[in-house]
Amino acid sequence: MPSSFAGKAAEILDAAELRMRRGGYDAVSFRDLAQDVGIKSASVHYHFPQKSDLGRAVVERYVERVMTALGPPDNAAETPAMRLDRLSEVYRTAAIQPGLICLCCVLGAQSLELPPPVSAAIGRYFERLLGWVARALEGAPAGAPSAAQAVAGLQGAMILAIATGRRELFEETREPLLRTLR
Amino acid sequence: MPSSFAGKAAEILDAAELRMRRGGYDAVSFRDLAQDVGIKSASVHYHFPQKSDLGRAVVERYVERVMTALGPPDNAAETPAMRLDRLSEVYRTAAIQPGLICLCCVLGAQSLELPPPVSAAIGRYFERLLGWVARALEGAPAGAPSAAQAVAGLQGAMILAIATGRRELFEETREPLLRTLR
DNA sequence: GTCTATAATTTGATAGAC
DNA sequence: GTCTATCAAATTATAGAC
Repeated sequence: MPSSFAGKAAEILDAAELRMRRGGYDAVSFRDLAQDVGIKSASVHYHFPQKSDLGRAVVERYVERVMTALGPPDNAAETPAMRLDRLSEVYRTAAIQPGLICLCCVLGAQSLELPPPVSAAIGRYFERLLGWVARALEGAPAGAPSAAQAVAGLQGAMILAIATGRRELFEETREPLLRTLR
Repeated sequence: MPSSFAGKAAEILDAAELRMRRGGYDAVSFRDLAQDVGIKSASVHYHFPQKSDLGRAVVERYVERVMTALGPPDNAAETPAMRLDRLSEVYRTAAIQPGLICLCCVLGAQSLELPPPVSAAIGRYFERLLGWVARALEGAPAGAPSAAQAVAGLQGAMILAIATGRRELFEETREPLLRTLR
């Protein structure tokens, strides 16, 4: 297992992810996290010595969760439309919960000033996601979106929905994207 | 004039915008700004008493600049394709400069934890932008993207480009978006 | 408008006891 | 693993002199 956390460490990651997905990297402090999970801030440092260790762990765990939810991109029993539908579903559950956005959307936007270990993890996430979508779209009809187009559309849709407070905007973007595949 | 700043105030806004467009709202401190423009941090507070005043002013000035660059959405001498091209051009100049992303993309992503005056300004920006694009696309062919789709695609494309360090990804998203209009 | 001085709080991080 | 205690630095913000 590449990165499996349990017990308090996992609780800390949960709390950190929640806060980061609302306000970005700087919205997380050791003190807040400590209070969230019922220990002292020094104990949080025991699990994650540096903040960048924490940030990287949050991202990597998130990536694994998303990739697991996506499943294989080349299941012969599925059409490209079905695969892209699953992708948008993953993002919908991230965006539709009032007050939550995709972790890598927030962190990706501010990745220029993130500690290198964290921004590198974000970069790997997007490359992996683009790879999955590219495979998922193999054999798609002519008018189909590119992998970059599909990912960008969904990421941007989340920002729109969050920033305007209008969740319908996510649907308004997601739906036409899927329609081009049918 | 709704919001015109000159002299040191404008310099402060320049410096703040640059920093925010790299790392978000928390990447800006009064001290750094003071050093950027060659005064002391207390003097920055003279121009912008609270940080939220500064944040809001940065956003509102940015919005005016973008809307001016976009021009009228209903110039009869233009086709929808030409208008959307101008929109994407505005974003390209924001994304292509190495290490700069659209201000409202970064702030929009973290708007859930922004001071209300700032997040409200961000919300107004997107509503205004969506309005512009909706008008710009009036009379567009059947396969054309919706306003939300166009804006989301460009916002997401910037995140992809920044987070992966691969600027081509912006082009790979922008190009097919425009092609649907020809 | 800009300065010095300073306050109050928060933050990431460490040392060492239990 | 968790605690107490503590640190140095940074942050937003204010008071008052020039």
